[in-house]
Amino acid sequence: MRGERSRRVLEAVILEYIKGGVPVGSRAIAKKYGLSVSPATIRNVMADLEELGLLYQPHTSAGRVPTELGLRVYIDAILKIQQLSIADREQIRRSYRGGVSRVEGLLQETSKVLSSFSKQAGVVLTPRLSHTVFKRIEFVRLRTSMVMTILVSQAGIIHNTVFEIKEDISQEELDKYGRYLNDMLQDLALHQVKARLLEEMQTEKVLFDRLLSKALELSQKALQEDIENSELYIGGRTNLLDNPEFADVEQMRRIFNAFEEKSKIIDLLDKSMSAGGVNIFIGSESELLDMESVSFITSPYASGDEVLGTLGVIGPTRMDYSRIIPLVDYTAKLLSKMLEETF
Amino acid sequence: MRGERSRRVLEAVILEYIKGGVPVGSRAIAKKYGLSVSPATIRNVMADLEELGLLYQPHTSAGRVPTELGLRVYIDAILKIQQLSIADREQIRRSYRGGVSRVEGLLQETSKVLSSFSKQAGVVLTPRLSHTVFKRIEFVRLRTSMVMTILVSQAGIIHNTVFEIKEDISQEELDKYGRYLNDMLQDLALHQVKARLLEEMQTEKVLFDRLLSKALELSQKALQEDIENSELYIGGRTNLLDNPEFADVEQMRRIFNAFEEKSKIIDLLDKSMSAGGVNIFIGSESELLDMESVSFITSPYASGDEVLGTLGVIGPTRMDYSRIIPLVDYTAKLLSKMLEETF
DNA sequence: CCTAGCACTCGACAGAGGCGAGTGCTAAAA
DNA sequence: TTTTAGCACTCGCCTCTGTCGAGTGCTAGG
Repeated sequence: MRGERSRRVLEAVILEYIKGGVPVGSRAIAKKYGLSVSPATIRNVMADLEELGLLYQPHTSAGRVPTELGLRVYIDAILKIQQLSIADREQIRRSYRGGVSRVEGLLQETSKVLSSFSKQAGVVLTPRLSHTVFKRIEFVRLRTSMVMTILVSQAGIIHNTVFEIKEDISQEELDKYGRYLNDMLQDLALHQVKARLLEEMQTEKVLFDRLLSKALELSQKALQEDIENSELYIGGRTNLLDNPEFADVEQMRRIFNAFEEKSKIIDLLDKSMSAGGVNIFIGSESELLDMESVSFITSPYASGDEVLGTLGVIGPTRMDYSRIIPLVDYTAKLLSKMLEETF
Repeated sequence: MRGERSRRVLEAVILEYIKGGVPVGSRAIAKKYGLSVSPATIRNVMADLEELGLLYQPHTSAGRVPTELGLRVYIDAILKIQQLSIADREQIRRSYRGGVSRVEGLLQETSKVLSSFSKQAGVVLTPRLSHTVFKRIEFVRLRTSMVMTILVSQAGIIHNTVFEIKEDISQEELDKYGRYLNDMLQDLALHQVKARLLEEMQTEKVLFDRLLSKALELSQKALQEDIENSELYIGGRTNLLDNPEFADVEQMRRIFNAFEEKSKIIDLLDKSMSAGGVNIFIGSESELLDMESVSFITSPYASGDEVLGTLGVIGPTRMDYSRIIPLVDYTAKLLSKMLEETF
């Protein structure tokens, strides 16, 4: 990619391809973009770009299509990421009106916002419980020998587990356990809680106090459950059906399977959680999913200074990066702010 | 439908159509089904059935396809519903091994079981909170003026709401409210709780007791939230992609939109909740969705004697009713039993 | 180094023809 | 009266063919 012109041509091909979804030819570019050169010249440039692996020709007499590498170069070197327009921001904020009274609802709503503004699928990974800070634990006796544990984190995430215990325990006693544990575990990160419990169980004092040992045992049980797992909210799956490249049913099935399976997407989002800021995976870059032609744009969100989860947009490689990148960025920040203010 | 033979022919057409998905001709039936008559005779019978509106001919020289009415007659008058085989039951029960420690998980798992055994989409409507019996209420102070309410029903359903209050309240005080309300509301159905709260608020005693009035006010707030709403778990969406009749993308989009929207399906399931036993909606019978060629098979599930929700299978009208009806029936009963035993 | 011109390639589309499954009708057999 | 065999007919599906047009690469001239 020697010069300015090459860059202009690459950009033009990509923009045109994003708009239309079909291979773009030299004439279209010569006409629509202010490059005052003839199609033939464009063709030469295109041939160069193809040699560099940035463009690709589906068949001899078709126009050019950007390769993954081409898109990567475009995003890294050419695209100037703008801010979201004031109007857009306002409209996004307005989507949240009407109150969100539960974290789950807020996150789910966010996946919808992402999808409706991107016209693609929006995803939000819920916080892992283990990454949050302990707020409260509560035991409820459901029936003989059946106890429900409710765990609340500082960020307002709530998690419950039901299990059977050997001998029945009255609600009053359970309440006592709760009070004891709530004192002890206050303000600990959840992954520290486990260690703390074990530690505490070693104390001599506990060995002689049935109350304490029982309480510790119960909370252990509650914690070995899936506090490591995240949920995944997906909004706007059907938007993907509008993309012509998925007219092919096989592609569609692949991606919907991934939505159903979830674990692969969760892994991907999880991975990009630690890397701050907006992340972009183009096509096979995501590795996890054997899906060409699907891109991810993700960004972590946080509350205070603890990173909670990741959100993002899933769409065809051919999506409007210039709009969606700032969208994801802004939404992540907005969500972080809301979580911080409310919970 | 005069005689036994007509019935046999109708059955044969439907079975064959369910198997293959393509219009079935007279010869195929004469051969495969033990009707010892010639194709010509079958043709006459088929013509009669067509006149009755039970069969339908896509075009002049094609085989016959059952109409909705035909399927309805088949299901009501011809199909003998058998029990699920012991092996199948055993396998279904085995799907639940590995413990289910939350109602949500149990219901979600059930939607997967339904889908994987039917090779169609499985749905489970979660209990409406308002239909369940009060078990416990708990207030957690998240931060200044922010309170989370956790509501637990006897069936183990759990619901939380976060809201802002005018003046800050300490956790100790919130705990007091909780204890007071837990005593007062024990064993009331949730839809009665609201009434009871209002009633209580009229009491003179309350007017002079700030504690009580505050507690009542808070719980009011928690209850005006969406306790009327149900969630919907959908499993195995992608199974539907394997049905040849949905190769047409437009159909697919419709149904996936309904999955995304959910409310229409929820309404339908809600409606069939009160009608006990297995319900079947064939094609346009469901009215709610403008979807020809989609059938629902549903059954309510319960815990003890309170009906909690509905589960079912969604598939093409051309699905294997003889297998799926008992599947839905059995699954509903099994789920009911598990809910009853555990929660 | 750029551009005009030209021959060439290849997918998309439309029309023609053959195939085969399935029908309805009629007349003969049971 | 009911069933069956036979036959002509219909119609969707597939394949083949030819045309069209977009787009290319190459070459020669500005």
